[in-house]
Amino acid sequence: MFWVATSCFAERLAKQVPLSDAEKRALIRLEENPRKVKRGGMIQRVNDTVTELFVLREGRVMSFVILPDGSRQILRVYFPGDFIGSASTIYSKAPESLVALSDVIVCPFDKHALRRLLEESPRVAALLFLLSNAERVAMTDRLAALGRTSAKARVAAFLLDMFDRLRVTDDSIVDSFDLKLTQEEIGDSIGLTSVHVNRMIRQMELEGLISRSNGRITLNDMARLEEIGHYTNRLKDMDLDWLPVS
Amino acid sequence: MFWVATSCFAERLAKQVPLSDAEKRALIRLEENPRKVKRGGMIQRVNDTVTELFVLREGRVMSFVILPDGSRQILRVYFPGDFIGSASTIYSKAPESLVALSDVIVCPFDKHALRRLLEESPRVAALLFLLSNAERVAMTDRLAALGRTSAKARVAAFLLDMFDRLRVTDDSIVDSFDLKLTQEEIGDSIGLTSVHVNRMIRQMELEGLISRSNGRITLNDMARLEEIGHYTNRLKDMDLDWLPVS
DNA sequence: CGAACACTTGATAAAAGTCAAACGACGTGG
DNA sequence: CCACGTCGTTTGACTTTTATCAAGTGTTCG
Repeated sequence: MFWVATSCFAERLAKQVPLSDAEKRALIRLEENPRKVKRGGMIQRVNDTVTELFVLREGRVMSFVILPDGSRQILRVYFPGDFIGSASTIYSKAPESLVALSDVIVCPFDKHALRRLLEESPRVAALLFLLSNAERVAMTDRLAALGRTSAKARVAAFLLDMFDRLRVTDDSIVDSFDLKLTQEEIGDSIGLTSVHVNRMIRQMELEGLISRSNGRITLNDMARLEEIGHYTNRLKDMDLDWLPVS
Repeated sequence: MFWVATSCFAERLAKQVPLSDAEKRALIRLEENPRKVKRGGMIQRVNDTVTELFVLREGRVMSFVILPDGSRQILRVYFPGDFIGSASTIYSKAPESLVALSDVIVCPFDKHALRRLLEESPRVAALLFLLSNAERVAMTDRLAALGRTSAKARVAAFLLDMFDRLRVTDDSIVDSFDLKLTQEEIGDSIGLTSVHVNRMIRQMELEGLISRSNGRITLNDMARLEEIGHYTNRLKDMDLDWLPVS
């Protein structure tokens, strides 16, 4: 059977900046070994020796750490097209765990394959560098949220962030989406208890800011949610024009 | 007068991985235009159009954001040899402000200079990519601290982090260092008020964990501080052996 | 059908914030 | 050279926010 090779990651990058065929081929090679992981399955365990990175092709993955007292901090929720586990480029022991939030397809590749990619395609190297800077900015937004905003603001910002990120790869999303996270997981993402997350969500529902039906969230008043959450969508107005031309 | 060109940044990188002369020369070019900024001076203002990045050669710089209610979140404190403002590689408007915490020397360079560097020296590009992943991991540590640890733990982790990072470039440091931050600035870094930071510091001083004399902090019991702060030094055990050889 | 799991709500406790006042160091201008 | 103002630190009293504990309500899935 004939099968057209695709790269989830290349598609994602191509939304930001045009890619040459050679670059696309290089990116496709990163996704040569798709692997299915069941919901709840561990993709990477903290402190394990790792030499692999991943492209997430389908489903959702979270990265997190567990502190000595047993509490969990979710560091990031990943969506299709995301580049995961780049910490293994500098650390031979994983600083964080990766678990599938749904049934997923991940494409692992060795960091030596990444090395080859960086050598062969400087422009892709630059893109990866930029992408990791974008991740850094997303992280600083969350840092500011955890350090300086109220529980309600964090929930609002969290919902908007999920929404905007999902919309990058799913054009069908208008004002509602499946969260596919428990309230406990939301809490572990934004530094709250599940109980308090619930109170905030209920309150926002009563105020008509959002509505819910079996796990699906509808954002009824985005302007106000953005105000409450001090949210700015970083996915708009990225500027990659200065990149080397291919 | 003859002057030997140096690169603070190259020196820093060379501690991780050997650099070729060509690579060193390329890095030196980034620092061709040193600029002095007085303590308190603004290097970059949030939302301003930016096309420059910086290498910090001397002194200390902080990046931060101000939220609509006026509260400030300090995102990162930078030390000599650090690479600053990389967000401008993707955003034409600065997502964060940069202010000198002491009299500093920064070396601005245009992102087009960075582009040339990436094109000419794939190995340096790879190094930058790795470095930004290291920053990302540092950020996740702080995220976990803000989200899931107590005020005391955050202060302990903050002090240890400063200590370990300063020691990278200053071999003379044994167990004490100049913080050069007000308690308000510490609070704005770790999501606490200055009042509460003070209480935690006073408490740790009474317990003999740390001592102070005119702005200089001495860490008396690092093992216990690490335990309290759930701290791991990420600067040890980085592994860059897999990088392309030059 | 029932066990497990997520959600919801109430009562109470703990952690950190706010407000206010006082102290000390430091630098500047009269 | 000293007086004064500014800034950072320290401490106390009180408030607010969020966590904790506990119990009850669906819902789903074997």
